[in-house]
Amino acid sequence: MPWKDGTGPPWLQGKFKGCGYRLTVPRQAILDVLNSTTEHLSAEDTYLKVHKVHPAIGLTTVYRTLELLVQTGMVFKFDFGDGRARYELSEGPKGIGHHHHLVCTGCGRIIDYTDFIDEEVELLKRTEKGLSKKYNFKITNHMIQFHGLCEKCQ
Amino acid sequence: MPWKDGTGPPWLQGKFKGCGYRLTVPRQAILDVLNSTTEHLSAEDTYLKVHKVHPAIGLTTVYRTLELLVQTGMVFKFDFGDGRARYELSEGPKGIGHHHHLVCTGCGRIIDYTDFIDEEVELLKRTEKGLSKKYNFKITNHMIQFHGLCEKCQ
DNA sequence: ATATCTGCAAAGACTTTGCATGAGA
DNA sequence: TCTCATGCAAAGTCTTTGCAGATAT
Repeated sequence: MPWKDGTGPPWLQGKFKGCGYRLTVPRQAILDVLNSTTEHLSAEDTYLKVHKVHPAIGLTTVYRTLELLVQTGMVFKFDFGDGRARYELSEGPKGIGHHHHLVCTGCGRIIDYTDFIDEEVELLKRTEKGLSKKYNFKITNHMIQFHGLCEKCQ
Repeated sequence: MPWKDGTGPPWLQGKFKGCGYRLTVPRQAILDVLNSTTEHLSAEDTYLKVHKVHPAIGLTTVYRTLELLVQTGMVFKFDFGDGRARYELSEGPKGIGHHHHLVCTGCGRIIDYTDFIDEEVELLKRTEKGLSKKYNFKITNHMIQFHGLCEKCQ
């Protein structure tokens, strides 16, 4: 969703205003929270953190803003199987990040791993190209998760 | 969950009785439905199909049975981002299958792809081994999804 | 016989929507 | 000014739970 009217260049850098969206206090606060954590926050987690600084901001606004961020590609939405969605900024200071996860089915702990990423990314690129062609899909994203038991839960 | 008391060998072949679970009509009906489709059924989808043959079977039982099948490893549970869980038999006639998906974010269509699987599986095995060691995780499963727009939705 | 399983209804958890008020450009 | 954004409350979805009756072994 580059522009809210459906036209224009893709939105890549979190420039709310460049896409015609208003940069409000709640939206900045939510971005700040996402930008200052390495956790995978749920909507409520985000709300609680925002709430500490801006008690007037409501959970509804958090949901709406997160959804907006997802639609614009600034944030990735994940589901780790615990019934609530998790959100993570799609890019760090170094540009678009990869979001490969190790999920503990015992305690729900989530580890972002970056090992082996290079090899994975290379293969994914090839696979993506092949799949795009074969199924005529325009692929925008991928997700890799490994599920298992962490040290404590084994 | 090999045995309901937590001991014994892993449950691999759908042998309900071998694990101490009762093989009832609803459970057989649900397995039949899962076994006769290539779709990714939600709990309600499953319920509707079961309901055609056995109108007395309730949605609650479908949820409970699917959860049981997931716990025993007979069925994989997926989330494709549309707010409802999807279920797929973990193994076909040829043994454990791989479940890599192409998800259309426009219409929700899901494609199981098997192209490039060999290369992917090989890389996944290596990655899995590396991650297991580094993070001391006992990895039991993996999930790969590509998200994008299908032919119609572009 | 008896521990499991089932169906219904109700409750629970997460998320979305309606609407009047408030705020950014 | 005039849309767009917000907050509250209510509603919507999917899923789980409590409990009495039914069933498999």
